[in-house]
Amino acid sequence: MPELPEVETIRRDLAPLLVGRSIARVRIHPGAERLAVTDAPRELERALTGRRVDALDRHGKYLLARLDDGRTWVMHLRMTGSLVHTAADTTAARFERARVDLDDGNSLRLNDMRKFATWHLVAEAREAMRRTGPDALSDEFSVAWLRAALARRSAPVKAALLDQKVAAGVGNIYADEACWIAGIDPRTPADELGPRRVARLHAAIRETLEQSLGDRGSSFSDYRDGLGAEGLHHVNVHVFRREGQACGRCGGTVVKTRVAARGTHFCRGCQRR
DNA sequence: ACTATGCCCTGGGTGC
DNA sequence: TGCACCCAGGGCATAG
Repeated sequence: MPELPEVETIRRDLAPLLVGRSIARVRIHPGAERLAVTDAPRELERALTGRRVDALDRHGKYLLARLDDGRTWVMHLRMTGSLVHTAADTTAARFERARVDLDDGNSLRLNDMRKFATWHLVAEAREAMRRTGPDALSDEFSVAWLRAALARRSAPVKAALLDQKVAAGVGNIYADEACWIAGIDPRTPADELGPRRVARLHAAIRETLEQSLGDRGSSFSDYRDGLGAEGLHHVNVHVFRREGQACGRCGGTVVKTRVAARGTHFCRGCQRR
């Protein structure tokens, strides 16, 4: 599942290949109509055709392509989406849902087994991000911000971390990893964490995201970078999908439970309430 | 404003 | 081998 490090890796891969290029043709394939969440698929295809990409940005898990008509093409890969740059004559992958042919003989393929990915156009990127808080790697995501956000929640701290209003870009993998690094039981009510533990959690969020970014993301299942390659970070995680294995810090057992209706992994030995 | 639940979607895994 | 289930979960809508 592409979270912040994965989406940022894709952005860095694709930016030099997309910026300055114009879109020659767009095809949303039959059966994938729900990719276009606001406009009808044919309208979105038409609106993108002929546009030049002026910049490729990211906020949380959203990719934001700034177009030469001033609008922003907002893309979210959700669970199983990937966005891969290939030659135009490359055979479609099994789960290709859409393709964008560029003016240089290359194309961008959206592969998405489960069809949760979304594309839409907005006049202002800000309007599409209004339900989303500060990006977890930005300066706006400060210790003070996190402390204030957690202080008004009684839900488990993991549920708070998954809320994109709190920390945009953090998903299930890095929420578990951040709790482990900080030594916090993910089930702990958010408002019970003291200032020192919140500060540790904030540092842990930054640490796990940056480590994964350095490894070009985690490929537990479908994630691929902008060129179709897997990330490397899934072999370096501490708890995510390591249930039954020994904790690398205390030797305790990593267990799996459910928190906020999500599979949640933590060490029974060294993560405290 | 927060919290909990169901929905979307489909391949892969499990149990019989 | 076949087949019916169950699971994975990001973001949104909805109800409380």
